[in-house]
Amino acid sequence: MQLLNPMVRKLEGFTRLSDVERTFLQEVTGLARRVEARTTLISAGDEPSGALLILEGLACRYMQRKSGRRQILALLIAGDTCDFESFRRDRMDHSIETLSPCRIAWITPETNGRLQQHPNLGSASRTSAQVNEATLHAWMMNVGARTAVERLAHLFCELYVRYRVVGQTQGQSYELPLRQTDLAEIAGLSGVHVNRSLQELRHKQLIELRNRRLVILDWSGLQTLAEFEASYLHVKNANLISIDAPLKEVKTEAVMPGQLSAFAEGSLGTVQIRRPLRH
Amino acid sequence: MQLLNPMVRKLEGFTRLSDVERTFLQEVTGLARRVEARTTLISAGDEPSGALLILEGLACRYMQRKSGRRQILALLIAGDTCDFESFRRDRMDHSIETLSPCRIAWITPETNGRLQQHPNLGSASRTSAQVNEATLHAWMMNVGARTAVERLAHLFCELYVRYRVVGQTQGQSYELPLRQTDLAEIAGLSGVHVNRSLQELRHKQLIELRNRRLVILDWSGLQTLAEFEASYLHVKNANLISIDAPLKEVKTEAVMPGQLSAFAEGSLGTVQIRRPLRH
DNA sequence: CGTACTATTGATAGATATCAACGCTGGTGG
DNA sequence: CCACCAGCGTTGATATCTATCAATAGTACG
Repeated sequence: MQLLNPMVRKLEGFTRLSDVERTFLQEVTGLARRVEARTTLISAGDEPSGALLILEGLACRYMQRKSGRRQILALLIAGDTCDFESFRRDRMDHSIETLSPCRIAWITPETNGRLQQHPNLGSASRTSAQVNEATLHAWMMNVGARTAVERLAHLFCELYVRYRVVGQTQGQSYELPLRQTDLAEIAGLSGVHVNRSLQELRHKQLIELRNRRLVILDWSGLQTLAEFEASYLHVKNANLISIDAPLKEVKTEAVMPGQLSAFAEGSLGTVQIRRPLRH
Repeated sequence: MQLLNPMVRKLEGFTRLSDVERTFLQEVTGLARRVEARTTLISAGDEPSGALLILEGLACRYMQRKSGRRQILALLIAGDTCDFESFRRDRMDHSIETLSPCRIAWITPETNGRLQQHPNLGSASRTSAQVNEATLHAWMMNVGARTAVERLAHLFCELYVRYRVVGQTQGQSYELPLRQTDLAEIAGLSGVHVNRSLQELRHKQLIELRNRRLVILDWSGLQTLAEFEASYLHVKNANLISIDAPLKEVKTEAVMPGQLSAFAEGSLGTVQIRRPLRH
């Protein structure tokens, strides 16, 4: 079997799931298909007939102007779903596209109906929708009220937490298969300016970014610069603590790709459930 | 009795309602209270214990940085609700404040539960949530991918359609109780720049704006400039047609405050239901 | 008639976009 | 194995947009 379904990890970050529910999610996962990078999954104007679940890779929602300029509205990472709640929407107002090679499960309305009947799954998926909205708020704040450097810093913080939840961080680093152009479309900037802003972040010893891998050199510095507050991501305290702790201890020490911190989640290829702690 | 409940008008823009449902909404409205401008209704960090419904006036959701700089995330006009779906959110990530004097109904979780049981009301309120999300997308597009002038133009188009749905337009004008500073916080701009951008819109003969009243002089010009597509607001075709038609006929002719177009909805103080047309 | 906002204006600084060139890297085919 | 190519990253020069600061003008209201 493959890596534990990231959706299980994500939803368990919101609520405790029963074995039945966990199994149900695993089943849904079975019907996955591979899609290459830069593939349009859903176009604006389509009538969405179901939902999709990202199992691996990175995708995005975006809108585009007539000029071709596009704005990325959200990033979808492993464990993220979209359009669970939007079967009633007659036309998509935005499009969805893969940014890296992905593995994706299509979820039919019926499957979704069954999912909603499992009490914890229903609850968790609604929480997930809340988090999506809060994330949009954070992005709006980013684009509307932060400088270029701050926007990137905030994005990197957010992604670190999100990847961590689904076990896709290695120490203080994670794989980030985005071009600078993509970052520009996320942050509402030009590609050139993203390049220069990245240099500033590197110069400040906050991050490293090369070969599609982002290393956070100074988590608290990055957080402070971005005024990042993880609470909107709804990660439970137990998990948040495990995020902060190791980072404070090895604050300025770079962690190489593949190296695992003492608190590391299961490495790729290992099946390991992080049991949510309840007080 | 007062003006027909704007929420009835709004939801009837999404779905046909039964008499029982309409009456139910009217009842909910009964418990309204007046709030003066610039009053905080909910602060970031609160545990929201219910929802609120705007019956009159203008309010907003916003987030604020430590520096004090704030970003308005959404405008709430008559008929808009907030937090219907978010009882499970443990902490508000943003705040809500009135921008003008308002009349507001507080809706308890129980009332909301009863509301959701009416089939059309439940459906319509979910559609409403969809529209909120789509509106956030449009705003994100605004702030991330449009120039200052375009942002304002798009905002004015959106508000025209939204106000029209709840019968708060007079001809091609509507009351807009926002300061230029507020517009700045919506558009992610400085107040001074908003001032200059407004002048440009006026100079282009697209709008008039004085004494808190916005007049659209050239609807199609404004729409074109902003690349505004009303579809995300989910207003039914029947209603959209009635919006476009009169505007094309009197395209460049200013309509004075108080003057009603031939297609005008009920004026203030009159109870009038616009029956949704079904084909 | 002050007073307190709010809008407007001009001057200037800062942030970001655009354009064009160059460099690096990884793949591919001869 | 090397030369070429394509895509991306980087750099410098310049233009444009937007913010900031400070002063003035309206406007509403007591």
